[in-house]
Amino acid sequence: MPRKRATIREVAKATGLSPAAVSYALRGLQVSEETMERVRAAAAELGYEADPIARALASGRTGMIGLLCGSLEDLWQQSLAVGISRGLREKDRYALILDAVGDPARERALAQQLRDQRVDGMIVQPLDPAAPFWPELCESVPVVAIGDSLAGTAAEVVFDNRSGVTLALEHLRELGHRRIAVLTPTRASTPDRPADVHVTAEAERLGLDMEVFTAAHGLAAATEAAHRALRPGGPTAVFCFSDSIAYGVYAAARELGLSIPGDVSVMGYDDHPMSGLLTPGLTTVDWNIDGIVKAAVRLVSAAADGGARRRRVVQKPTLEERGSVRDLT
Amino acid sequence: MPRKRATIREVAKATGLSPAAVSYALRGLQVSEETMERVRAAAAELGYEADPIARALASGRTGMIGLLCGSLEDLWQQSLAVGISRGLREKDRYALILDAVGDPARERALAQQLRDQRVDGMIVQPLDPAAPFWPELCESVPVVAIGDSLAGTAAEVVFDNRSGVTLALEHLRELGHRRIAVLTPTRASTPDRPADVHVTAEAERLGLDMEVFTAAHGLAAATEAAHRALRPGGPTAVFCFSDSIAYGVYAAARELGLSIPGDVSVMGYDDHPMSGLLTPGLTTVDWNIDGIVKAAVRLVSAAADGGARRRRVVQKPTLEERGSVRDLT
DNA sequence: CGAAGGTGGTGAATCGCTTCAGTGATACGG
DNA sequence: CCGTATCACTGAAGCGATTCACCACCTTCG
Repeated sequence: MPRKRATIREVAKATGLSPAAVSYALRGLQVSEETMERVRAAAAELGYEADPIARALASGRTGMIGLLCGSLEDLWQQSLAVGISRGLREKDRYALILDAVGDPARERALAQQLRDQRVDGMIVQPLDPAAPFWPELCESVPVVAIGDSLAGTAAEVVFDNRSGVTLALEHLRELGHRRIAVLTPTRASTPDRPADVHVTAEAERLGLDMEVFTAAHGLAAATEAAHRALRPGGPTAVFCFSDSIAYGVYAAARELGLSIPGDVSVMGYDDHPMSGLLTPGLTTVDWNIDGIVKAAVRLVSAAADGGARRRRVVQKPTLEERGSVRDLT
Repeated sequence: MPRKRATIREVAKATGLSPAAVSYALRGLQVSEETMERVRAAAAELGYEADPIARALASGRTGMIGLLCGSLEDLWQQSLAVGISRGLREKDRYALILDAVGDPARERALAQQLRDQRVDGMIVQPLDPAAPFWPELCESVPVVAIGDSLAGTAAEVVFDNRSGVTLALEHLRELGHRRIAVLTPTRASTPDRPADVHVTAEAERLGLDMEVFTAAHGLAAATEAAHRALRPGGPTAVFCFSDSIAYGVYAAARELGLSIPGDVSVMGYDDHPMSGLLTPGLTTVDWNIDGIVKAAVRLVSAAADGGARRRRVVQKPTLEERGSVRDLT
């Protein structure tokens, strides 16, 4: 028979103690070794499991961390979510994963819903890091931002996009590419996103002829954007701001009968496991997902436990050369 | 200034009503149009948001649905999780996603933790459908099983594996393959899993010479299993019980310098978006993930709302032919 | 020997909402 | 015109923990 859920009061009755004593005992506080043993035994006997809901109401902490992703269509973000979810479980927390589906408006709504859900903290991969609601949100709940700095006092795991872009563009340039297309996800219409700033700055510095295309959320949209970029007489190389977008370029190239890297070179950004399995393997910028996961989990746990709320970890990229970039020299 | 969280009592005070009336009004119950309007206005004015924790404690319903995945390393299961999470959000529920990481023991622990977390229902992709804890669990919370039937009274979205296997093996046979390897994920050591039963039965019926290999959790393990299967003089075709395992075969083939489908044919099972992007595209059995997501969300919502707990939806497969199977005839 | 201090507990309030049993009205059928 | 529904709303009792303010008792020390 499914053992009925026991309350703390029943355990108290069984041991002859007060509920308060039991509560303390179960958390190893304030009581003698002996009673702790007795309480534990009784709890086990009765099949007692603390009710997280009641606990949350009384203590004000739910044990949940919100994870707000920009677009879970993106495989790399999926990996990130899986990793973070696991990492949090190891800290005895649960992840509440939400997906903004590439839409800044929804990002705003979901962030608020997450807060209303009383998460102890949240990890965010912001679509629109400059949106005006962030500061207020960061005020009311500990936030860790991944990827971009937030307009608000949040902890951060930022990517050194400057280095990443430099790594990618210098590689392309060294192999003789001069006319390149950049495919970036549509974000909020802030024209001054760091990544874009860096890419234009670097392109200028390196004397590259560059055109920027934006790709909406999802593989189909990336493929469509790639079609726009790959018109005849177009660039010799495409630099994509995520591996998932690069997959769209592979798809488009296949549809157009173009060979990679024969007709067009492709460069990614992220390094997802699938990138190594494509033909040719996708040359990409590796952001060390494990490091990001660990940092984010560490920062958010610390902040949720009342620790430092303003920390900053900078992630360095490395180049993962595979074969999707042709040597034109 | 970050508006302080208002309680229902404050709204009551502001409107001159009782907390109970406010509670009813906010849920559109039992009150006159006019007071509802007044309450809504006051609530908006005060920035009131219901506290889900208190609500859960009082009502016994958390609005959360647990999602227990067998192995989130599997890309198809990732897609499934993303889809279900979105689907549930549309029904104003949250998904609590957990990953058994391919380990039946952990599956058991997580299932229990999920129940203790007071989810209103759970969706499970069981690693070990015959495990003895399921019946009890199904008793204490509505469960929807995806993929396999459970040892317990759960609702189900089952795959017609018989048809799936037939589709795959007949295709291989028609193209002249006789010696095939089967790569299946390690599950609980029940030797009589439907899929395996079907595959041996079908192989026998079709006169195929078959050898079964098991692949543990993750791409690396799949690659390793593929190495075992692809020894010289081995099979002409490999049938993988998930696309993610097939990716391992692609990886192994590359390492061994074998061409697909020149030296060995590969057949998948799931149909993940990436399968179309590989070279050659992976021929696979498509299970219509959208249909599964919709069915699972529908079933679990219904069950969580107190509706029918025993429903059964059978999913039919289709063959997605792409080019990873060579015609030997 | 009495005050101070540390253990190991108790009782009651509290968290914010839901829900059940009423309670005055007003409407209605006979 | 009375009895009975129906409607709109109130009061109070939970839900199952946590936590704060005490308290009794035993040491310990000046």
